[in-house]
Amino acid sequence: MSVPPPESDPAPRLDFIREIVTTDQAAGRHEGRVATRFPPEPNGYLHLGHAKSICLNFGVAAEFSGTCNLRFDDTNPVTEDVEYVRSIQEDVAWLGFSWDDRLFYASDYFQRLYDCAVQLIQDGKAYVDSLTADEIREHRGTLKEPGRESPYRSRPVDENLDLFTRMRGGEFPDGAHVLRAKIDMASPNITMRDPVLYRVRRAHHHRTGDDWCLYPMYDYAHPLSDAFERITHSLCTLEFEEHRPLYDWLITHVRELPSQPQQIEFARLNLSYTVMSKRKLLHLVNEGHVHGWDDPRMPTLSGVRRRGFTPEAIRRFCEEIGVAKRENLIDVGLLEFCVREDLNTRAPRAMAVLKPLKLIIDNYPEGQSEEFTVANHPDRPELGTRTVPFSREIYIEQDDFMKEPPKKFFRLAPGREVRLRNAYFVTCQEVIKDANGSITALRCTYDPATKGGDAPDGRKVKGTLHWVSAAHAIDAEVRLYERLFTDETPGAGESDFLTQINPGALAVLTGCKLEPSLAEVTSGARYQFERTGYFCVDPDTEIGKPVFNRTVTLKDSYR
RNA sequence: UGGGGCGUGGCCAAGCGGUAAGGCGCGGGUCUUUGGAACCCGUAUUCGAAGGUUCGAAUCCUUCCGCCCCAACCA
Repeated sequence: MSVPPPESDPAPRLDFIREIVTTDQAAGRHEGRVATRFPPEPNGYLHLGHAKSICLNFGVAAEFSGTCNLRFDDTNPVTEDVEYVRSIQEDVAWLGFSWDDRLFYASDYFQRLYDCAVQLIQDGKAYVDSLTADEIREHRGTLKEPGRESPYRSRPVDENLDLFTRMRGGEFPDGAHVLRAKIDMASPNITMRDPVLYRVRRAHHHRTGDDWCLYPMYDYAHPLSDAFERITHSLCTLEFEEHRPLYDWLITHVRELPSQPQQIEFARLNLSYTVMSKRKLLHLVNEGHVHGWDDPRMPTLSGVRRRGFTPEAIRRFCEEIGVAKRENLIDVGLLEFCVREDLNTRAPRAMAVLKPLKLIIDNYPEGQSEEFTVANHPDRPELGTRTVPFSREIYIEQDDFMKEPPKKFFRLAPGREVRLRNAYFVTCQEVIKDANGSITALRCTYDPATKGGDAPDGRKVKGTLHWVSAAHAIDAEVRLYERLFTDETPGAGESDFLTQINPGALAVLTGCKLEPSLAEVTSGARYQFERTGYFCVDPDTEIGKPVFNRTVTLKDSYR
């Protein structure tokens, strides 16, 4: 096959995976096809780390007009569950990727995999070992010393066949025998020291029920499943790098495979202040440290979805972080940037006061009110307008007032004039305190000439506050999800990672005041509360009293 | 080194012998009815280190240093 002529456009910059795929395609390998797969084990919910893999696998396929399969690597029934296969499909679809009709399960191939194993036995390339797990480990040697061959290694083919058949037939208890590949017990690569291919496991499988008591290992099932599905490029994470020789060994020693897939490794995603280990996330769920896999503090896709992250933002994030082989620790700030950037273009703006402070406008007639028509988005008129009522008593944010303002604090202070967004200029005349000396309200005056927010005489104010009419405001609850973990190193404290949990990670603010337009909100809708951040209506919200989850904060330079 | 992988600014990441892309962050500025957004500038004489080859090296060679992974009948 000849190499096609150079493209008219200069070749784009390619990351190493794209370069491999491009080279393969140019060389006509795999008939020019590109087929990838995303192969999660259904033993937990998908998290942001999976998002990287999903975007990569589906992304490479799309880029090269290929296909990407969704395959459940369900070879270990004891850890797997249908709840997980359900949630995984939901999350992949939510992220925006489609596997069309290419939904597969490793368990679909159990019979076929079994037949391949029989063939390996017949070819003298696999044998039944009757050592115990401890003995096998002991025979495997150490990192620096070679292993020793099992006494059962030279078992005759017929005996292996007979034993393997009976293993399948359920004649032996768990652990009595395993099937091993006959490779090299002295290999410096421990994976190649006669890896276990099959183990007897009397466990109920979520799909095959009790049909099998013999289950294949990942190392065996994965390359063959790839080959069965005619995968061309099998993208996986770095820790499988030393498994590649075994992958290739199986691909070449199992006969009549429909394709010769190639395994390519990349570095997994590490996020600062974020624990991504499924084992640990499961622990958080099981021990009740969070309310479930979709708790908004969780780095799971269902968690960040509930928190208000968009699939577009996550995909953008996966683009930004790139794909390489070096160990990395991505700053969560980059993720938040992607979320902010996406939400900024689409989130309607609304005024809300999280920690209310009453402001009384003395020269505004008692009992009077008026309505302002304001834009839902500063740059996108197509998002429409809404009406916001204004009256004599309003709420502003406690943080928007300081009795003794430091330099560079431009919001309200005694004697200072600021703008109430879309309404009037007001000037603070008096601070009202209770017996304890804490501020309970502010008395102000407004300038009727500044209606709409502009002064006819051209005078400027440095601060613009958001506000809510006290008489019209609706009450809401806002949940502020802070950093769940306190250590920025994701793997830190294997045993004591629970000590890294920030006990104050969830703050619930009640008595928040919202403008009336937010009385009826759609579950999952996202808003930008001006000057505060982006918020998402929690799915369990009740109409009339919405519950918002904070998505990300705005970049606010004044602290 | 038993073996495998990786080292480019605070965090990612291009680069593949011709004289350090880009993004985040950070600093400064313009504009502004969100201190938001938008827009504009700035931010590695140097690519883990030291030698060497070359007119020329992040890119090639040698040595050294550092980090990650592997001894589940997990994936």
